[in-house]
Amino acid sequence: MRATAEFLSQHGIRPSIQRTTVLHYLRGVKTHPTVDEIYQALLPDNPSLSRTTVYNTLELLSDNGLVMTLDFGEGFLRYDADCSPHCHFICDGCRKVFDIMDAPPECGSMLPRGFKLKGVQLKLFGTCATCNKKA
Amino acid sequence: MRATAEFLSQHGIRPSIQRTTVLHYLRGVKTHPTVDEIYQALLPDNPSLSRTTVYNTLELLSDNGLVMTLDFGEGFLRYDADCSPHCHFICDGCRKVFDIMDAPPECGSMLPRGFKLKGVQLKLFGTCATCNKKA
DNA sequence: AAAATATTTGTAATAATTACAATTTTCTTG
DNA sequence: CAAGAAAATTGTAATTATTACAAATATTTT
Repeated sequence: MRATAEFLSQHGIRPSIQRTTVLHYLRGVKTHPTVDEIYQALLPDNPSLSRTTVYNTLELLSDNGLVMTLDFGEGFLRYDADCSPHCHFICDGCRKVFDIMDAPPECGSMLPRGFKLKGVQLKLFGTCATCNKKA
Repeated sequence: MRATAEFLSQHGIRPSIQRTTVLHYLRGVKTHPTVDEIYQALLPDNPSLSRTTVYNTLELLSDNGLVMTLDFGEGFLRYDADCSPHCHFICDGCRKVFDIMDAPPECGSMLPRGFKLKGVQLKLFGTCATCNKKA
């Protein structure tokens, strides 16, 4: 918590309890939770926490590049505290999201003249080992 | 239209007027239209067309691999009749989607043992030449 | 032609997200 | 330290793409 608060300060974000709590939770979890999962997980120890604050905080963190927003077309967003360049695999069966630590490819050369590249997202779709065994 | 109807038949989909119209429109357009854009474009010549039919048709075509569903996290989906392996670039500024005809990379080797890869999506984010000139 | 099946239509429901105003907390400054 | 200003949080209401569903229409089969 202390480390997370300092991290926020270093990035020019006032480390309120709510912001620190949200980011600390996200950093400590290997899944890629949804807004609601984050909210539900924190609620017991933070009964006054508002869902809107979770939304606001995640937007703020995302805008400042401290958090990655992941969209797998599920109808809701997921969040990842690991902002290093890496890819994601989502399983058709169990819907779990796995980190693939390879960096996404360099794509600058694909672009037409005059285009400027800001980000690359490589998403892999398929079935994970566990789900493959079941079938 | 005739060609599109036959194409549907060949893929085991009954070529109703609505389905043929939707796919024919999508094939003739270089943009990557949203459901609503498709619906609005077809409405004048098909006044009885229902938005639900457009949704149903696009889902059917997508499930059968005749159409690609694109999600850029805009809050709505876009569709692409070109199912060949290629990538997409979306401009931060004008929100236009550009086809990048390079094939997405082979990613099988990235996956842990036992995982099965079904699809790869490479999305590029940035600003297009026109928007860069304005700034 | 009648019955069975498939498709389309329109309305109502769903659910994630956003807008916004009021309250509370934190910071600034006299 | 106290008062005022600024920022953050909260809760409710609105928004909006999508889905569910039942009734109506069209198509195919017998």
